[in-house]
Amino acid sequence: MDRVVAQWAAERPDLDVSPMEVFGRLKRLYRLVDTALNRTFAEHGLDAASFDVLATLKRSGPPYRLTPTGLMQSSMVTSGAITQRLDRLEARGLVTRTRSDQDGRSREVALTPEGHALIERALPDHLATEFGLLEGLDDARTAALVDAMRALLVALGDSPD
Amino acid sequence: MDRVVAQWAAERPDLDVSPMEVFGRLKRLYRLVDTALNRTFAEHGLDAASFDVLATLKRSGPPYRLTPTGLMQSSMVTSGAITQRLDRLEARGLVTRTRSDQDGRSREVALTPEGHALIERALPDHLATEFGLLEGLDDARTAALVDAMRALLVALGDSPD
DNA sequence: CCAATGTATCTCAGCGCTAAGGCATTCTCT
DNA sequence: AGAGAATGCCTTAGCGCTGAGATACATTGG
Repeated sequence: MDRVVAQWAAERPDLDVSPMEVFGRLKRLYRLVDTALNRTFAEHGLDAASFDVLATLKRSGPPYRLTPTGLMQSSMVTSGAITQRLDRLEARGLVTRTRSDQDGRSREVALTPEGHALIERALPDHLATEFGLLEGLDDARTAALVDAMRALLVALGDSPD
Repeated sequence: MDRVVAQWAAERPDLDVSPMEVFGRLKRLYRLVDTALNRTFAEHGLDAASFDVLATLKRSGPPYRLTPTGLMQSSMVTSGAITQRLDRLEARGLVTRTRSDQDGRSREVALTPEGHALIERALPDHLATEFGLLEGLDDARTAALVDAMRALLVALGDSPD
């Protein structure tokens, strides 16, 4: 990315491209991390989308049930994407979908024992991968990274999950 | 994300989920930023993929020519993705593809005058959008964010572009 | 000089997502 | 109570990307 900024300075010295220092790195980092995490997911027969749903249900605590809308907000994807994720997970017997008693429009998505077992197996490996990715970053920089990202998320209005 | 960590602390107090402080925010930030940037691209009849190619050619400087392999490395996508991006851009008359004189396997991708004009129009708007996204982040945190991301990218072996 | 290997690009099936729209159910307001 | 708006989820066409493999050309070693 330093090279990219230098290239712009040569080609368009009139423009201030300093924001690219942030967003270029954000994109590269996201892609590298995404690739690394997907490898671990694949070892468990999962991908990021499926892991995301199972982990969200798991961390919601007993009785491990959420609505598709709740999952949608947590995942930042469209409702259609959630429908399809749930189709796949339901077909594999990892979650169930039942009609809500309180609201006939709503559904309740629940972890099956198989889904529970799978996320319990995958989660420690996933965390190990994440720790591994952070290995080269000292504690001060890690804390600064979290602090800055939190501030930026708040500034962008990411307060509601 | 603070809530996510709190949920894990309640459900699995034995696990250290602190890396999620980093990677959860990275993902949310990436998604928010991606959505915002795409809006600006769309105003110019572009998307992130097309803008990426045009901008990479532009900042490479005269004669604004690169090989598909060069574009591939810069964009972190597969060769198939580059082929398809170039198909689309070529069909719109924004780039040309010619056989390389030095190497018959290779192609030279060049900006057309139309491609040049389009990226010149879109770039200032894109930068304005990026500046807008950073508005709520003070300079110290912005610098810390860049510093930490650079360090992490280096640690993950992102030195070659 | 040729065979084997390596490199650059393209092809294509499959995948997950978005955007737009549809259906059923619930809420709101008179 | 009933009409209209809002909500929750699903459907589907289309899109861009990946991964595996094909093709064409270049390089290397004997």
